[in-house]
Amino acid sequence: MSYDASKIDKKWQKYWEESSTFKTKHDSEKDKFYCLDMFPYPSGEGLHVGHPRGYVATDTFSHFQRMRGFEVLHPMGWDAFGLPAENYAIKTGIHPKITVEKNIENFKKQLRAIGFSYDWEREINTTDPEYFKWTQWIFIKLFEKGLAYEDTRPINWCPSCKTGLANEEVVNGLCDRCDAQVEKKDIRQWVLRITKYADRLLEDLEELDWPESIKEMQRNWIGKSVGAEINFKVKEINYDIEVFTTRPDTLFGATFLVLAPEHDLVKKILSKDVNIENLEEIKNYSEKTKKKSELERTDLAKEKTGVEIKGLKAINPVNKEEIPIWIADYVLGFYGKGGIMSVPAHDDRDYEMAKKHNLEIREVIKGGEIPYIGEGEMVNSGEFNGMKSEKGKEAILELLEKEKRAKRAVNYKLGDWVFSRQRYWGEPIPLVHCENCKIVPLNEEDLPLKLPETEKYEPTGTGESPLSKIESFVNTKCPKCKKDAKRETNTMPQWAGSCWYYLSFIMRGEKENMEFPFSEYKKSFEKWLPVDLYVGGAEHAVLHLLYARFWHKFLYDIGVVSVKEPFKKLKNQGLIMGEGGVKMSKSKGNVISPDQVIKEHGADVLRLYEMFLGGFEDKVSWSETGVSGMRRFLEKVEENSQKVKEVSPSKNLERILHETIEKVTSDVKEFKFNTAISSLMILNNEFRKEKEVPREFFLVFIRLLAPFAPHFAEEIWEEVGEKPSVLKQSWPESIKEKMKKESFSIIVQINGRVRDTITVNQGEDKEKVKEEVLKSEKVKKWIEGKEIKKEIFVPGKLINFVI
RNA sequence: GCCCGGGUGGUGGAAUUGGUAUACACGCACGACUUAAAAUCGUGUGCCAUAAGGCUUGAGGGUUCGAGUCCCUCCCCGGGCACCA
Repeated sequence: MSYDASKIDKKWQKYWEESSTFKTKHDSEKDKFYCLDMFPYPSGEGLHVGHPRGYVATDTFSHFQRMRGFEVLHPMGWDAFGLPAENYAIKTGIHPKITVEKNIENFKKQLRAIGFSYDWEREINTTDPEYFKWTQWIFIKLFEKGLAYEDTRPINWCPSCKTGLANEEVVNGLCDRCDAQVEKKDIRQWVLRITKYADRLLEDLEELDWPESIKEMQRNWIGKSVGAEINFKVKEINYDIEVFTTRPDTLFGATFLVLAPEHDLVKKILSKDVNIENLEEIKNYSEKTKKKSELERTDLAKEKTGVEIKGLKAINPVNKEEIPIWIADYVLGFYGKGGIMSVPAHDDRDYEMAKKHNLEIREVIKGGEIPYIGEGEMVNSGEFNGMKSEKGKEAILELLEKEKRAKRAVNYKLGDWVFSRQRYWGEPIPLVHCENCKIVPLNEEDLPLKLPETEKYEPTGTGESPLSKIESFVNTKCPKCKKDAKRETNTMPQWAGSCWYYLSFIMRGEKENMEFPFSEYKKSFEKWLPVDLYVGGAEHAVLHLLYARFWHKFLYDIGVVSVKEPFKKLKNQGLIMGEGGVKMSKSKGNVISPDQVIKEHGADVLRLYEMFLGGFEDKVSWSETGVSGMRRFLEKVEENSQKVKEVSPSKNLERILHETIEKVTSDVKEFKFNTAISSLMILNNEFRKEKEVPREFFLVFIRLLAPFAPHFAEEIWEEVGEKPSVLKQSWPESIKEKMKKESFSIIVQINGRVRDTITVNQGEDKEKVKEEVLKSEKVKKWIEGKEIKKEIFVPGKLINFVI
């Protein structure tokens, strides 16, 4: 028996569209459930089977939640700013807008073919001016609140993309997009003060139902360390060196200071007349460091280099010892105070440094082999000897604070977010530079500020955006004083549009065009936020997922939204690899497109197989023969549908039915789609054994199957004489009573090894079971002539004799 | 180096609180149908052994009547972080 999948797919997709089956009722009375996919960048290549994995999961879950009585918001949109369309424009002269439109059309066609239950009426596109007027509006608010500022400083520059990058976009010193070696360059930039939110971004992670690994990555990225800044006087000149440390308790072991080569003191001695014996040497080392790339400098394997500043000594504030001052490139200029107190006995790096340059290593914490990093009892620390190091931290700090030689301090690895790009295809930053009024944001009524039309998209490479070459765009009037002024020409990064898009889907339910102001949407936000379930790839851990949380917290602060976090529960889908576990790639020619699978087997086989492949968060490999197994499953269901009759079911079948309801329900809740499907298969196999399938049971089965194979389920539902849509039916409920077995197989163990199984009735007590068991020939054979020392009886499960 | 995941048949993968390891699916073998093949259906399928039985969840040890599951030591694979003081 076979069925025409493509006919069924089309029929039901048309039906759903025409009867608006999945339109979200904005002001529904039901409890809401917001189920969101990370929206895609519509690339020219289209989808491969890896993309829809997350989408299938959220779609299955959305159906499940609808059937359980929730009003589900399940939207889709396009994150369409970005370099590929722009690079394509540079090559071909075709405007990115055109390319993006074409790609979206293709993506949408592919997604529709899978039959997702998106409410397409709420579709958004980040490059649509009606959308990005809001991105610009939020930027203006950030600017007004002092959270967006202009800055010129050395930032990461990708020479290939010809634009500045955020720290988050640099991976091992390479550009996250194109893998080019990133350089440092001084460019005027717009920077967002994400560091102001560092503590809240860190603390609020606790309340999120996210994978622990993603939370950990964000914690590491924020990199909070609590400690103190300690002040060392320089003996020869009037200068204080401040260092940041998390271990004030080791201060007596600080046998030298190390400064980054770009430290202020180094600049000072190079420019001023201070009596330094080895000025040339210091100058050379400093120069050499500048030439090193970040990658070279942070290479852990390399030896510790450095130069002593001969002629200067620092004074340790706690014991007044005079200690040498070094410069070395293992100390980073941009972190903490750009200098450290070196405690070689209790820090690996300082230990290496001391070994290499014959510096004093003095144990001050007892506890293990030098270098010993842990806590312990303080020694060689004057009045603090014998104190536990945890207590010593406090004690030393208190002493120094009194003398004004130290203050408590917190440091973060997280830096402010470099937010401007020197490229064409992004949201223009809505600011104007005016000679009188300095920097002035556009008025709300002047938004959106659209991108100017041009033929030339090439980045200039000079640190200026291509927009700066377009005079009609650059020259404008100041919104405040109306005099001639110039527009800001940098654009926003890729990540801007995705920082708030989950709000736009709610807004679209309120107003088609998302008109200003935000206050119009407050009630809707209150109803629909937060996103209850958010699904996407793990690669956005410290990019989109961090940036969006930052913007959301800002919007919370200015009263737009009333929940602290945007995404309550997060799930990451695992990668889908090609046959044999190799990565799918064009060059290997092993890319499988969902279109192929749909053409051959239909959308539901694709959906089922993607969910059956393995654990949702695990990396899995595609297999062609595996796909055909799913096809067989559906064909067998179709066969069973032919046997549906009004007959009274057996107790056994009833039990299995209710077990299946129970299993599928709990599995879907836990995102264990693979085992949910396998239990559906088991029930279907039970139906196959029956001459006639009880109609009532079969209908329950189809309802359970519907979220996984919606087209097919609708068709069978109709075929057995029910009215569509099965997806509008309620979710079946299991009844505990019906899951009880009348008789049990009891495992009989001798010394913990299984020797026999016997069948007993429900609720039999130990003595009765034992009596039964001892009748068994197999058991007799093992027990004969032995003494039973102990009996363990687990009701309904097993009996174990120890002999 | 540090922090998370993992390691189960030929393959993808299942196993509530410790209680029949290998569900479900793929593959394979044999049989039926067929002139034949494909498809389909049926049977079998962890390993060793003719059998009785023995062995088996990366390796070794421990706790327990009983361990894939708990504890200790180690190996391997995947991911993340990594001079952040």
